[in-house]
Amino acid sequence: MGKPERPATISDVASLAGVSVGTASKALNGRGSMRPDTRRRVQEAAQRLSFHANAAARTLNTGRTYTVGMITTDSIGRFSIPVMLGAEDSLGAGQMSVFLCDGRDDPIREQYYLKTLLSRNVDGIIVTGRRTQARPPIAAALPVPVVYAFISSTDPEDCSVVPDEAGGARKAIEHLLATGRRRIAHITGPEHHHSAQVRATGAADTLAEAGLTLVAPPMFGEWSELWGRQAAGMLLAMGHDVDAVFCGSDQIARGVASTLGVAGRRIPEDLALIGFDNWDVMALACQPPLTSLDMDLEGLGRAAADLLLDAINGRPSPGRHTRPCRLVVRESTAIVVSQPSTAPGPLIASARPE
Amino acid sequence: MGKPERPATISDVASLAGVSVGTASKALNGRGSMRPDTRRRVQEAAQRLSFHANAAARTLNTGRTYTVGMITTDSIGRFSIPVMLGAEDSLGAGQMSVFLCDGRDDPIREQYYLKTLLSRNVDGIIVTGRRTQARPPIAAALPVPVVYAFISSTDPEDCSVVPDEAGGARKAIEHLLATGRRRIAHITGPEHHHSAQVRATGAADTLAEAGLTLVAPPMFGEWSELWGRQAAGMLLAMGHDVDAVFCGSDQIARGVASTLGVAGRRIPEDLALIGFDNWDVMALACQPPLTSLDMDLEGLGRAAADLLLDAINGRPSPGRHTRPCRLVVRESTAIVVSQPSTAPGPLIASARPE
DNA sequence: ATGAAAGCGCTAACAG
DNA sequence: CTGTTAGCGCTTTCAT
Repeated sequence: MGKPERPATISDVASLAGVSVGTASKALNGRGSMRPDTRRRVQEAAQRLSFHANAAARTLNTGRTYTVGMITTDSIGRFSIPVMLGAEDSLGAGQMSVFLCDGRDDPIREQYYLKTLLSRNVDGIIVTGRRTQARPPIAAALPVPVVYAFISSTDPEDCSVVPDEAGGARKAIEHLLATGRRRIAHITGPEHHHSAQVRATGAADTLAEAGLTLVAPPMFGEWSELWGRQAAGMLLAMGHDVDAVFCGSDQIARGVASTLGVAGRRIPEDLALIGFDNWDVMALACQPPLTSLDMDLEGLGRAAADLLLDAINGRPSPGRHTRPCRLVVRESTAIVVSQPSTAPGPLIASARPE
Repeated sequence: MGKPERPATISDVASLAGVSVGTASKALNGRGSMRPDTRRRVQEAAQRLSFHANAAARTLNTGRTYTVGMITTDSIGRFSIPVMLGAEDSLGAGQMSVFLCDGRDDPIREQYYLKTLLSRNVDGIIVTGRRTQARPPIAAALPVPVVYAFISSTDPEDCSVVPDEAGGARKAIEHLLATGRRRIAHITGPEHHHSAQVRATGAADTLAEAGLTLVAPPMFGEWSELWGRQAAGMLLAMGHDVDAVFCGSDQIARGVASTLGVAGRRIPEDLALIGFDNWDVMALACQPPLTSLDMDLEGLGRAAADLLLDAINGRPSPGRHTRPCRLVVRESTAIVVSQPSTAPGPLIASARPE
């Protein structure tokens, strides 16, 4: 437990270099002009003493802390985590440290965190959450910029960065159409869930533009494999002549795949299957591996962080910023090149990542 | 963007209350003695101005920041996240804010974060990671206390909090034995992986104490469903008369379940199946729902945070602290009460959580 | 019981 | 080009 000695201060550096603290400060911050030799001497002294400016002291007179707060609306979930990591990465590169605040769906807790962050003089705040549903602004007016990531603010003037889920659904349908499917079903999450709505609407609109409709109304349920299994069973029971199922999530798609497998329907030969979220552990373990839409959450987090940095530096970008989803093609929607039946395995026309 | 006016300082409060800043400070921090009326007046004034002490200023002369850093060794993963959330929760309750630092398996990056945290004068540091394997200390000597959570330090004097994985494996085997299984196989992750080793050893030791052995040597592979499927296929092919499979992870167990299902082996009637990690999304979606071992990662994070707070307050607890795993029983190891064959569904003797 | 004053470590004016 | 000086907002002696 050998506690190292008290950290060096700037005046230690100054005296070691034989200059005044003012000079030392300028030397270290590259400000003002001075004899190159002097600057070098100061820097060497700092090096020797492994001097690191005391952040509190610096903050006290610049007002800047080089910290930002990251608050989750609801708990931290599978979606918010990549967003946060992306943001942390981008901010870290910009020399900023990130305070982690888990709101846990509790508005009181959220406001407490907000107060804490403000008294710590964060330079900015990122608000995120595990759902894309818009939420009321975290506060009416704040002395620092705020960016909403993944989740958005109900105030259209607030800066939000969100995935284009409707566009993702569009890509899913276009991909199915392009690979020759026409009789498409949609199985998704709860009807009141924003993502379920947006994705279903996107799918329906895209089909309509092609002069088609879903073979049945969207099947709303839960975001679970169990629901996927049940819904697939219902779909089979309804006797529709389906050649593709677009699912609102990878978990649902896995459930669908397992029911279809048990029922003897082959994927992708008999039916194409496509999920949403590109959750690797689900999409890759699915049999066969699942085509899905990736919202690029980490990129989204990075983008949010970059917008926040810009705002902190006086270049705000108010409004809603949308980012495209990316189609990741795997076997479940592959175009089967040849034989109808017991080929040694489907011949695949498209590849998988990673 | 109506920036609110400059935040109130303690001298605003003091003058509104008609006292000096010194008095105001003492009043607000409950220090020294003073007329109750005076204290009340100051507090009201602070309230009115919604005064929040400037953290930087306070830090500058107390030296304490009421912040801690949380560094991940490797990237942030499925295991480190609950640990971090638990820690954040406990620290937040203790008025401490948490800096999030994602080391991403890069020692340079890790040391950079360490430097940053120290120059921010954090009161303490939590080191975590996604594997339980011990790692070298993050630094030889540090001016603040460090607690390792989930991961541990190779220096036995360092304070680490880790799950008792061997004990978890023991519980798994004891549960299987208690429910009448005797011919047990073990399928797990990579041989060089610490968790795989410890769990396999724990299982073997427990069996040995009962005068039994595994039906075959532990099958080491990957932490994936695919491996679970393959290994189960191999196990069937070997023709062993197995009545239970203990898997090193829930993912592996799911893979095993699916191969067994395809092969017509019923779970739990013909074979009991048990996983590890109690990853809800896997364990619950498994058919049937999977008995598993829960490492209580959030509790572990909380415990680590509490130990860190104690250390910060001068009561360190050096050494390795172990926390038990909890057996979560679901259908995959249920005792089948009755009929051998096509019952309407297994009658279950034990329950599931949540 | 209260007020005055001296810093905490640093930056940024301003002099020289 | 360099040194001196005045704070940033707060806590903490030390007088009164």
